[in-house]
Amino acid sequence: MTRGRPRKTDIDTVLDRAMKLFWKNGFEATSMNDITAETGMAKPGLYNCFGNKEALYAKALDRYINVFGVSVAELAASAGPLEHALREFLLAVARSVTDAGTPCGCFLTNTLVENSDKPSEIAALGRQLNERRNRALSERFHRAAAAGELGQDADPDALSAFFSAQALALGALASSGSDFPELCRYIDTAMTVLPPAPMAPA
Amino acid sequence: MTRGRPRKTDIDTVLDRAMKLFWKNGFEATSMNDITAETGMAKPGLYNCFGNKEALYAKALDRYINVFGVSVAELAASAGPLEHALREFLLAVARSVTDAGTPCGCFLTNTLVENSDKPSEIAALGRQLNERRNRALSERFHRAAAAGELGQDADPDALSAFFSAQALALGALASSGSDFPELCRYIDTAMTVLPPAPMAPA
DNA sequence: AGGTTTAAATACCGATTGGTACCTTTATTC
DNA sequence: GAATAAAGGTACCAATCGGTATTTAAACCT
Repeated sequence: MTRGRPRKTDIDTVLDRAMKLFWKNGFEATSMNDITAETGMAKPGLYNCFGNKEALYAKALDRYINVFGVSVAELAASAGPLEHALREFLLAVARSVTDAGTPCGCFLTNTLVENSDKPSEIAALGRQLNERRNRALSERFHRAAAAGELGQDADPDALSAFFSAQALALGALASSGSDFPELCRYIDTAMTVLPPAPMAPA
Repeated sequence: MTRGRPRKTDIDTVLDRAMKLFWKNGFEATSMNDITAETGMAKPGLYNCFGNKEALYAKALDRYINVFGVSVAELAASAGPLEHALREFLLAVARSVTDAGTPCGCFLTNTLVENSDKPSEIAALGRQLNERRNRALSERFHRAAAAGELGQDADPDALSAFFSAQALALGALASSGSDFPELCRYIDTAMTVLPPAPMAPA
């Protein structure tokens, strides 16, 4: 089947290692030579596989969201009570941003911050992925509201925007040095924003 | 008084312009040539005035906090009701991170995120400045608790940590593209974490 | 075995990086 | 006016940057 010389390293493995470098050091502070040293794939191979540095970063970010990131689709589709699903989601983010096996912080948050004022395609991709999360949470909150799980006066849009932003907050907090227990306490406090589910109608 | 040739540009003016470049583009993506072009001070002058690139960044960050940043000392010393002071503080941060005259986002948040995994002195300075804010808010919340402004079951440490983190959250949100009205709605939601002040004892 | 296809590896490109040596210019002080 | 002090400006340094041309090595197909 596969013609030609076989790859020395699986392409997703290369991508994972490059991802961790970008995640840890950012786009500008990571050189293609660094990536070569970390992955074992020489520069011509990198350019042949991924295009250029920007395209490699974009593919790493996409893989981060779809493979390593906390599944936002899972949250959107969750069936149980909103409070439980939401807490599990935030705890999963907290676990991810303080995981000892990966760089601290959130790769998406890092991307948004590093590229906030630049018109790069990377910035556009970051915004798009962030917006996807916003929509997923919004859908989930509207579903909860329709099911009467929120109080009458609760605003699903405001609540979903707040909790979506908590993912960014957790990333920034981890980058500032907070450890997992601190993030758990933070989540406990943030969860008080959610109004208590009303009793079943009498 | 001052011997020698007078400066072409005031040293604080140079620092302000360098600060905005670092704020907008980060440490790595800002070159000393960029700073020369923006400030009019040639490289030998920059190195003579500020040391090296890291030292220049550190001085720019320090100036950001003490001159441009929202006064955290003011919040700590504020006399009125906690809720009002807190809301004004967060609104001031929201205004700063979306101000059209300066780069979007928060320079301190950017610094923490860019240097999170590096053992640089810049990272240490960022942590220290962030910790200073944490302490200021903690003092203010403990004062409010002692004054009976919070409920009996309220946890001043958890609350102050949460609201201090909102400054990071606002910076990250602005970097993700949120505008001032969005941040105001976000603040409205976050403020619901604060328990209502109890009535005067009966 | 020979040709074809694909990846690895080396070596290189011009441009830019942080940083500096050196000289000139503009001021004050004697 | 001469000496001195400090800043401006040019030109330069080795190292590294993103990116590429070219050759060599390793597999499959006929």
